[in-house]
Amino acid sequence: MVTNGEHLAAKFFDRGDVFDPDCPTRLILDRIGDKWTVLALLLLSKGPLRFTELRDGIGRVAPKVLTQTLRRLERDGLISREVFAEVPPRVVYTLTPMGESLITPIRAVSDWAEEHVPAISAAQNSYDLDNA
Amino acid sequence: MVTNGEHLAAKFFDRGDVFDPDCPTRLILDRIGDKWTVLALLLLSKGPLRFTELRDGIGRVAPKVLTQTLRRLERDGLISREVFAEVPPRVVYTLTPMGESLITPIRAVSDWAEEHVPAISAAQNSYDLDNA
DNA sequence: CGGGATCCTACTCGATACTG
DNA sequence: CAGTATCGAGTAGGATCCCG
Repeated sequence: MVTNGEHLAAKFFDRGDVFDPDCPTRLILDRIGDKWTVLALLLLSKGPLRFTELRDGIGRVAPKVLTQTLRRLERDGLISREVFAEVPPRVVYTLTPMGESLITPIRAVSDWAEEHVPAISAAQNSYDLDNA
Repeated sequence: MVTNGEHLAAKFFDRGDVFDPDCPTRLILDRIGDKWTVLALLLLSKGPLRFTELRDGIGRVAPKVLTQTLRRLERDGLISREVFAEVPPRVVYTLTPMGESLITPIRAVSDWAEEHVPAISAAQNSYDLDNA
């Protein structure tokens, strides 16, 4: 990953630096920026869900996109995917312990967002009026 | 962890409408998902900064993109933009009270991210090996 | 110094059809 | 049911140049 620079040691043994352009922390922030990732995690915070249950809970999502989202989360170790060899097939997604530990921070953000929707809308209207 | 998937969506709707496809909360989550928004906010949490200071602090970011980010934040009422009629010109960006109230939640997320970078990298490597 | 204007690439997301 | 395959569109982000 990091190939040069004096901060190499710090990067390796410290927690990392969000402001370093090469810091992998950016990758996590990018995940959260995904359109459905946060929603999927919040849905799963209440318990394991099947593919269709996630799709219905999220709303309008192309199956391809939902699969991409879930695969990424699985690769990151945030959720686990369990396949049951039945007919019809059944696949259950579950938060891993690490995934569960993410719930509190992202819920804090989404709670903030819901709380401040009116204030932000007002600010936007005001801004648009001043720049009409 | 209790599993009761039937009325999952209903429970979530009780505490908000994040899962409503048309909910404006999505807009805030999308903003946070922007590539530089969180970084800019965290930088500004230490005090007012000029355009160039933000650019240098963030790293490699095209001025056009940084301007877009800052304009959006200003429109949302999260930061304020103050222009000084001097030569050379000076523009200072400052967090508004509402912007400051966002710092705690997003710092919680970024702290989580920095903490779990090693675990996530390990999970990714393991996943990639199993699917080689 | 702090952008605005312009052009371009990449990637995400979406819709639809099909399958083990 | 739980995806995969394919095609296509919209847009955030990037590179570069220029101006008050």
